[in-house]
Amino acid sequence: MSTKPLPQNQNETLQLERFLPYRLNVVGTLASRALGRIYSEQFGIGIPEWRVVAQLGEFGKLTSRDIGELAQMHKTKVSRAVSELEKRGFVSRAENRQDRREAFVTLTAAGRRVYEQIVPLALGFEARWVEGISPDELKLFERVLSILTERGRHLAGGYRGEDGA
Amino acid sequence: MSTKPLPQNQNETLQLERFLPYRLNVVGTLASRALGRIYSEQFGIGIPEWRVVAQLGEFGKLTSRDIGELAQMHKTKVSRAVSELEKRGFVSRAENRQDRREAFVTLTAAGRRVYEQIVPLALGFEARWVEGISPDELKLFERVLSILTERGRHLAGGYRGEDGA
DNA sequence: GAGAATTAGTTACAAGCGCAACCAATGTCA
DNA sequence: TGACATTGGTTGCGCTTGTAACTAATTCTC
Repeated sequence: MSTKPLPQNQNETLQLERFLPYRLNVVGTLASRALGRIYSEQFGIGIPEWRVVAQLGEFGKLTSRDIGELAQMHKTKVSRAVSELEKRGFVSRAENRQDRREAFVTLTAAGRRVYEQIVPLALGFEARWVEGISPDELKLFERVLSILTERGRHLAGGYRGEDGA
Repeated sequence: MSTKPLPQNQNETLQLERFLPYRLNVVGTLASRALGRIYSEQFGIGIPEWRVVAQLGEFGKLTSRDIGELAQMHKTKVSRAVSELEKRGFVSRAENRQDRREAFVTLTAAGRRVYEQIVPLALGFEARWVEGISPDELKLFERVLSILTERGRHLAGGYRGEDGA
């Protein structure tokens, strides 16, 4: 947007612990770590695999491309996660007859069982995490978070793929 | 307000794009990526190196242990970042005569020059990022962020490198 | 003072990551 | 139709990361 009169940060000092990008990165890493531990301990899967399962649980049938878009994952990460899940019998692929480049991925029965076990864990974790924060505050927080995410996507320029929770 | 009746997630479904850990991780990664690009393009250093420089610029003289604690970095990451910075002539180490296990790290003149160039860039980036968000909202956002970070540190439980416990 | 335990910091190693290159199928357009 | 561009997806490669093991110095305990 504006490239000229930058909002003039009052003083020219920087304290890392108050620097927003830093703080967001720290909290994001914490989230990812805590959840990752749960998933791997209880189900032997990692965050990328969880994200794939979550999207399939929510949407039912998706191509890898869709998964990447929805879950903000790089296509190579999706590819590897799907392969891993397939190896473990949690998803299966079916070639799309209309476009044989892509394949639909779906949860198997075992995969759905995992999904149904993870969801309450994940929701419980989230609930415990925000416990004590008032709904209003939380709502505002999430609104600002959306803005920052959108703006960040813009500032960071084009690419896909995160690491994460 | 409500501290006992857990926010009761209405239904037992989970939408990843509304799942807080996921969202925090995505935004944190975006931040990191965008900034990392700036640092690497303009100064040829990465995020870990930047964090070290930032702490030294702020505090002047620190051991690697301190840096790790302050900047939330694993000690191996600190070790490698400091080595890299030393190799490039941005920091120097001086053994502590009182305790010869540790060494004090400081910015060299060149390092300080880099620091003084980066700070305004970083602050400008941050300012552009939060542009348009009202100070009140931002303040609340940061307050909640602090709570989440603290809680996250707790939930994620024992991992970080240093002293802790 | 002699171990044993602890701490600062480095290094070997394996896992995870994104980029780039690639393959195969589809779309475009003359 | 036929050449070229685009798209879904996989794989090779180098880089970064955290875990664990290690060295060296210091502290603790008897």
